[in-house]
Amino acid sequence: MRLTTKGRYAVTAMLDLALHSDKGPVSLADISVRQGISLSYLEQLFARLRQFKLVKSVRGPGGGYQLMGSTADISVAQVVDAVSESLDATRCEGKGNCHEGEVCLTHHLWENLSEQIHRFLSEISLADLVARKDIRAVSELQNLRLRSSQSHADHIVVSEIN
Amino acid sequence: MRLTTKGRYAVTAMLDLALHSDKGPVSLADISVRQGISLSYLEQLFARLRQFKLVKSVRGPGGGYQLMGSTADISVAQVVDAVSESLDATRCEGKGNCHEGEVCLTHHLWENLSEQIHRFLSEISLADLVARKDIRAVSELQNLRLRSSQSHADHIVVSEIN
DNA sequence: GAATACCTGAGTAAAATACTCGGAATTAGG
DNA sequence: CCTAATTCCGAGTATTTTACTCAGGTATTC
Repeated sequence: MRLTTKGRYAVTAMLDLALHSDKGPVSLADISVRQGISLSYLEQLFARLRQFKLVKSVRGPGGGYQLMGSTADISVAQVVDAVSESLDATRCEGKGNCHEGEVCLTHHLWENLSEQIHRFLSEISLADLVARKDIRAVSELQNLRLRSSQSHADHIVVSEIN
Repeated sequence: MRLTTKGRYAVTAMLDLALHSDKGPVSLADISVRQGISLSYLEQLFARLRQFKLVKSVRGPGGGYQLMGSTADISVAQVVDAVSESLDATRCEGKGNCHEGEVCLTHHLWENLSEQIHRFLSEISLADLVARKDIRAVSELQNLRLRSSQSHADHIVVSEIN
């Protein structure tokens, strides 16, 4: 299991999705604005998330993405795994021939460690995250900003954030 | 906390060091042969490990590296931290201004997660790893290979790698 | 049929990874 | 003192990953 910024981007996006899942599909454009992640990058991430059946898509106007299943059923580990290109985790593709045909010293070790970290992240669901106060608070601010930037687009000039 | 292959290289090297610490300093050249990691790369890793006071060096012939303190006092977390360029962990350098002056959605979340994974890896010492049967077994094989490649080097001109 | 979205693939700049190379400083052993 | 073994140091470099841009295509709603 690899833990990099890419996984965090994915978790952030999925969390945003979870926070706005009440009013139908959420477009990547919205997530892009709220979370400051480029649209194309989101498209790449969601391609993986869709392949892993963590989200489903609705095309056309008013479309976007929805979570497959409830927030309680999707774990941080699943999200990270989906985008993390998985299995050079131990560099020997499970065959144990990492070092000139032999198992490298830390092969079992890292397998073991990965497994435990994985288990840890498996026990944290999107529902757990959504329930957190700190996250709800930040989310509220972000909703304000999205709405104001949208009304911008509709002509009425607003600048309520300064 | 970032978990990549770089950290695994460092842990592997430190574990090798721990396994051979009984007979004086261990040279990077030996570790390089046993673990299949390039010498120069090891030098870079050990520069960090030395800065973090996890190892001390002995120069000159017969020199090498030794662990600072006992294997029980050095944790996997310390080793990973030493080489992991630490703190863009949350991308906002602790200030919480990751996203246009605001705290990003997963800021606290990731801080929290990092902390817990860190705690987990802190509780695994090199002594724990050295005690593992699987690791001792692999280590024995590696010792054999090093010895045979050394006796080769004394004299008989070698081309066994083709 | 036009606008809104997803979808796809190719390309790309910047960073991180995993090295190479060349040399300097230190020190043990002859 | 000389030589070899070693750590140290800095620069350079190839490959991969990350994070993104661009240019279109496809499905769907209004």
